[in-house]
Amino acid sequence: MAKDTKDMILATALDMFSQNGYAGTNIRELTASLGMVKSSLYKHFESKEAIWNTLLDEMIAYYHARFGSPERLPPIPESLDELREMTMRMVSVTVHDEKIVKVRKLLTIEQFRDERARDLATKHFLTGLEEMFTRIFAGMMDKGLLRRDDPAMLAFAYTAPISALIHLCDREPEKTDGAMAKIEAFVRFFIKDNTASSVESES
Amino acid sequence: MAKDTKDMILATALDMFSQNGYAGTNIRELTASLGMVKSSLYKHFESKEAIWNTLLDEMIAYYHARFGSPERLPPIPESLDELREMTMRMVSVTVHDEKIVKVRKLLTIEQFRDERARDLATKHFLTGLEEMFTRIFAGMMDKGLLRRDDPAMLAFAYTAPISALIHLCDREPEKTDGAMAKIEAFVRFFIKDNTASSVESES
DNA sequence: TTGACAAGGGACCGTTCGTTCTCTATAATG
DNA sequence: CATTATAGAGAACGAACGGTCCCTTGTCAA
Repeated sequence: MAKDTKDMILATALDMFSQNGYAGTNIRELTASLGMVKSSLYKHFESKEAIWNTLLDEMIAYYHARFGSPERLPPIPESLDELREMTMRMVSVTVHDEKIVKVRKLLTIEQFRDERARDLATKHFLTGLEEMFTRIFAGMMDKGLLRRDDPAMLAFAYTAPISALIHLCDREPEKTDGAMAKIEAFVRFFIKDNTASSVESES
Repeated sequence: MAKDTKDMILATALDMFSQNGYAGTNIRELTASLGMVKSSLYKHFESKEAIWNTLLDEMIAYYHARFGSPERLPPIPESLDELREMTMRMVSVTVHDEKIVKVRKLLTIEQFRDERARDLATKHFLTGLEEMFTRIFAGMMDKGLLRRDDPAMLAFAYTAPISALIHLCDREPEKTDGAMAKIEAFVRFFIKDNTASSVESES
């Protein structure tokens, strides 16, 4: 019982914080949308800030559980088609999963105000994807699927444009289909220029 | 006199809004940091929201004056070195100019709450740079400086990673030097793979 | 010198904020 | 059955919010 209510409060808080920010959200609205009265909330959290901190704790814990350990990495693709399919699958999940979208929006909004949000934002938006694809690309180079080059730079050049379009989807959801198509086009463009067979200009 | 005060109010509002957001900023603090009392502010603006709208108007007007017309475009570089130098100059300005940084942070924070901020954010962070470099790259292809390819896709692949690092500078200013170095490395990486001389895999 | 007006100061207004208090209903525990 | 802990309801709190009112000051034109 208590756990359910607490989780529902957190879910609603994530919803409202990600739309209007921490300062722009008030306890009355939050509890009202759960059908309770504001005083009841304080049976579960000692303050508004405690809700925020718990939410951040969960987001950080989730991130580390999901992306923190190397063994949680997806398998190295066996072909360039597989790389494209895996990429599109990952993007589709991250763009369509409501909770993940809200987490990104929340980090975007609060990154300048809260240090922990700031750090998590950099991981979410930049270094996390980069490190992941650095390992993937290094593995694909070993297999001869990609031309030899700095895998970290290649991963950065690959993930940053995709990340930019994911942000576009968060900002303008009606453009999601167009953005997904553009991501796929970009992936094909990227693969075309980095296949191992097109190695001619190497020293 | 009146104009000065109004401008100072707007400057302070930009400063506070970009740090704590619209909802997280209050009139008392804003006016106090200008050494005036809050009631005086209402001689210049009729409400807090009017300040916000004026700020947005100015940002939109500035953007269109600066990037809206094609003739305001920088000249097409005559060499790849020139492209790199021009890029680094542009990035350096955009990252070190305090006002521009604040505008970006403000758009980042408020993009989900205000439709006009949302639209301007997409232009600032994505389509603006993309269109600009589409024209530049098309011109460079005509001059034989870049290998023939879809200039829009190339521009997207070029500007999105740079934009991602600019956002990193906004979020973690202490990483600015590292980010600038990474941008330069990326530009060199990008140029290396897209020079006209390395055209071998074309059909 | 006077009148008009823009601009700032200070007290104050009603509202909303996060939070606390007290009370009741419920359900599990001995 | 009595007891105790839990969760919600409802009223109320002080503080902070955006905004208004009225008064004073400085400036410029007639």
